[in-house]
Amino acid sequence: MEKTFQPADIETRWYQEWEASNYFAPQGGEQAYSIMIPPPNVTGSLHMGHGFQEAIMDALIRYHRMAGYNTLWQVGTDHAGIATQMVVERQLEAEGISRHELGREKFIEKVWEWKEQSGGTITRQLRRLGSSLDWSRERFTMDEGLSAAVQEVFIRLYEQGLIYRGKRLVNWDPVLHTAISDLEVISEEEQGHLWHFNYPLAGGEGHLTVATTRPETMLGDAAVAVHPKDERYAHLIGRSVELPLTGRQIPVIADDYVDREFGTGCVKITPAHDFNDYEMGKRHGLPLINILDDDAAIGGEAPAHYVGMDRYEARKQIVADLDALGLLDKIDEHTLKVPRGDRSGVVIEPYLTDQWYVDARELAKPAIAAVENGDIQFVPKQWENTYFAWMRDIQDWCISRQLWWGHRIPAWYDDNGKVYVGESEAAVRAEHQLADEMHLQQDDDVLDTWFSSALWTFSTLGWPEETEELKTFHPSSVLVTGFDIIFFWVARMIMMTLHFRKEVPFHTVYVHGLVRDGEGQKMSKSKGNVIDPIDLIDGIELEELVSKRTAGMMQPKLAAKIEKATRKQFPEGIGAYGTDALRFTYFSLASTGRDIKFDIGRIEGFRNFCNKIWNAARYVLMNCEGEDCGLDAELPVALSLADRWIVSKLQETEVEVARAIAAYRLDLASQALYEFIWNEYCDWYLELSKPVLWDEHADDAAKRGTRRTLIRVLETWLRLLHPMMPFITEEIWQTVAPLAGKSGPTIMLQPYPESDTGAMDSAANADIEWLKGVIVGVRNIRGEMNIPPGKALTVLLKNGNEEDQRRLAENAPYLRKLAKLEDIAWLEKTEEAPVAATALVGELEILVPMADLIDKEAELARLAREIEKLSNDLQRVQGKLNNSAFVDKAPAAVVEKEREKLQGLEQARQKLQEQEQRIRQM
RNA sequence: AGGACUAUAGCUCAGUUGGUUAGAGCGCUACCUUGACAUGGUAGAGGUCCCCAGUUCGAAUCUGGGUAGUCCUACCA
Repeated sequence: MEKTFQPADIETRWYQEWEASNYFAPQGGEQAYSIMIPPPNVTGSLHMGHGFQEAIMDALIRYHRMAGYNTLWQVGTDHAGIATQMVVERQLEAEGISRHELGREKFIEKVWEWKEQSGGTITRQLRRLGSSLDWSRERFTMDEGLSAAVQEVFIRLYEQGLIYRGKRLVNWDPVLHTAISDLEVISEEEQGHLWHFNYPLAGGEGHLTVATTRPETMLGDAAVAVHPKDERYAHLIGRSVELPLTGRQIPVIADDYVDREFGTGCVKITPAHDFNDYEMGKRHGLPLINILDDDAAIGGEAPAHYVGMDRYEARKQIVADLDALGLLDKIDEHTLKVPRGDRSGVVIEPYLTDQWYVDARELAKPAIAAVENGDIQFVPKQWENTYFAWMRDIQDWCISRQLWWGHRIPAWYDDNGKVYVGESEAAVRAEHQLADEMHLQQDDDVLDTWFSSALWTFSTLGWPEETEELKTFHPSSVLVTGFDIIFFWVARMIMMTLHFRKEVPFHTVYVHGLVRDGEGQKMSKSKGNVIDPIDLIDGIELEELVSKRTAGMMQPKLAAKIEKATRKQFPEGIGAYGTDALRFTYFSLASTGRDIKFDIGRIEGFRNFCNKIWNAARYVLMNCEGEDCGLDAELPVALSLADRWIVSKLQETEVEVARAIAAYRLDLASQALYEFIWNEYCDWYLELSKPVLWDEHADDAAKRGTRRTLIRVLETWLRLLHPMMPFITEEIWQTVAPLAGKSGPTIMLQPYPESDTGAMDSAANADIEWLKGVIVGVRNIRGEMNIPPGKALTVLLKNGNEEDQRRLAENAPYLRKLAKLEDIAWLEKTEEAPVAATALVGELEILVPMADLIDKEAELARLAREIEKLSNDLQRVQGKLNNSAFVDKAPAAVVEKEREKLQGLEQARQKLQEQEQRIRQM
């Protein structure tokens, strides 16, 4: 074995082996366990957040696979309509071609080409992370099967009246030329202005002053509204104003939506270009006057003079024109929320268009009930509130997108605009008995990507066919996801699945935190703080990292800033830590928090942990390979105290890990493993094995027992650790397993260790704690007295009870070795104790005679520190016990515990004080 | 505006149903290349558990209020 752990070649070698051997496929088993991967964008790449999520799913999957479940981790990607179309459109633009020149069919071909070419990135990354996905069942939302499911769902919902088409205000992206859902609009505060305009009253006397943040919309005003109880304007209600620049007259109406305090208390109402105004327009029967075109330039019913102007150009012009007419009252600075498309970043326009909608309210009812009655549980439970809040106030879902890339809506129109929905034009004709010569035109639009991913849990398993897979693996066991898509995806999956399957899509939703950078900033390309998980695995040079982060940056200023920050944060680039270390880092961070700050220091620590594991195995193998490891059941085996103790500790760890995983606390599971492996197995057990293995006089049964324990315990915790660190455990297990009498082609299909309460041994635990106490006591004196570690000491024991005597008798060789002692002996009751440094283990006093090695002043100082500590504790405990309320009301056991504590502390202090006296007299 | 979450060592975080000497990793200090490992070992320093009140014999933990930060939802033209 190499002296240090070298992950690089081990990882790819094992992954290929596993995949080629089809170990990731379901292996049978009584109970099914399945997870559907949240499908990443097929043309995207994995970022740290994905890495985190995949690691969690893989740990759960590997754990359950080993635990004997029939396990499926369904893999696949989604087509990400807008994002993918944008990328391909941009590429074409670079060649000077627009998609319209190319035409729909050719364009879609281009997208498929791009998918073929770039789609491998994400699956390659998934493999590098060690994800044990069943690649044989890989799905894509645009596959034939999944497309059929989408069509089926659309048609059935339409027939059930749960999908309808309507002319509504939608969020219109004027650059992408498509409607987007509420969730795809990000509103943020921006600096703007509040313009005050005077609208003259019809009839010529006076005016009203309205305030607006969007002057250009005045061209589409249909009314001016005031509050019904606003005395300032009460007399104007029912009259009309002259709408400047348009030659139209519009009424003054009363509506209690109006806030009297804001602006002038008069609001211009533009029903075709504002969601609130639209509602008010409906209440008052106002006309919808559209004044924009698809590019958000002035168009529609706007005065010809302005038609064709960009909306912001028009804004300037209109303000200038109103000013020229003397109708501009004033302009105030104003902060307002500006809605922008999350993909394009441009300001979204409320815009009147024909769209398809899902009646979400109807579908939401059973979806709410499923969480209320516990059929679906969120972990942490907190998130159920978020889910309810949104679901109980859900809006109809606009599912049509004016894109080319996606599932085309299965609807046809005749020349009169009558709509027919069906699986094909032929089917529609047949069903409605339409004449052949009748012209039908398919709807141009495609469906929102989330419409297809809402079907993900069952469409991937073959629905609408009733497949074996559906029967076996649906509902899935758990959905692992971030809280940012509870609305986008989780809620919609629950609605669709309940509606079509009459069962939940998953029993549990495990909501994890979002990975952020070291400063707590969200990782994003434009901030230039993204880390590719692969770069943490393989490492990356600073220069490459800089160019990777600044590639494709449009703004040189931003690129320079990112470069500077990167050079500062990673002056040496990023080291190669390997997949296992990265995964373990993820697990250690997977607590219940919402933000996960990724600190590079953590991964380094876990890389070291990998190395520790590697070297522990190296030690075990060096001492066991070619030796008698107790495989022959005929030969006598003697187990030492240490052997019994480590086996007992192992059981405890198994319990802890199982409990933590059941509660989705992978941070606690990883910590339990880390502690056991490093602090118990390596720090103590390996050291305790040395006195036995290296003792030429030790008998064979003892050596056999120790070797057998060394190898068995190692083999067991390798399996215990495997779901978290798949590669290093497999690599080591291959060599270790035969020595432990185990065989099998891979660790990943071995049974997961289960604790055996019979192997728990509290007596061994207590003895080892005693042993540790004595050793630590001596080491403490050594450390604080600056006695060289190489110097062997003579130690005397005083005041021990029978238990102490037994323990010493049984464990003297351990003590000699681990505390580096020349000799250890009891001080007879009658014997005068030499002047010595002292440590206490219960009542037992450990004396390290000072002779010439110990500095008097240093020991006095050390004792003074110890005594002070004890005194502080004594004071606290005494205070408690002097409080009659405590003694009377606290449970007897608690009081008794405090009494014992007090006694122990007093005794200890007294002994140290005596010791102090003696040394002072030297 | 409403709601949620967070606040514990220099940093990143655990702390289960109130009873601990409040823990871990990283970092820091001192010593040590001893035959698994310097990606290591041994020892050590380091905390007003955000603040204020309350409940309780007892609060990091429960309740109320405040402060700071993060986020979500809705939105005033």
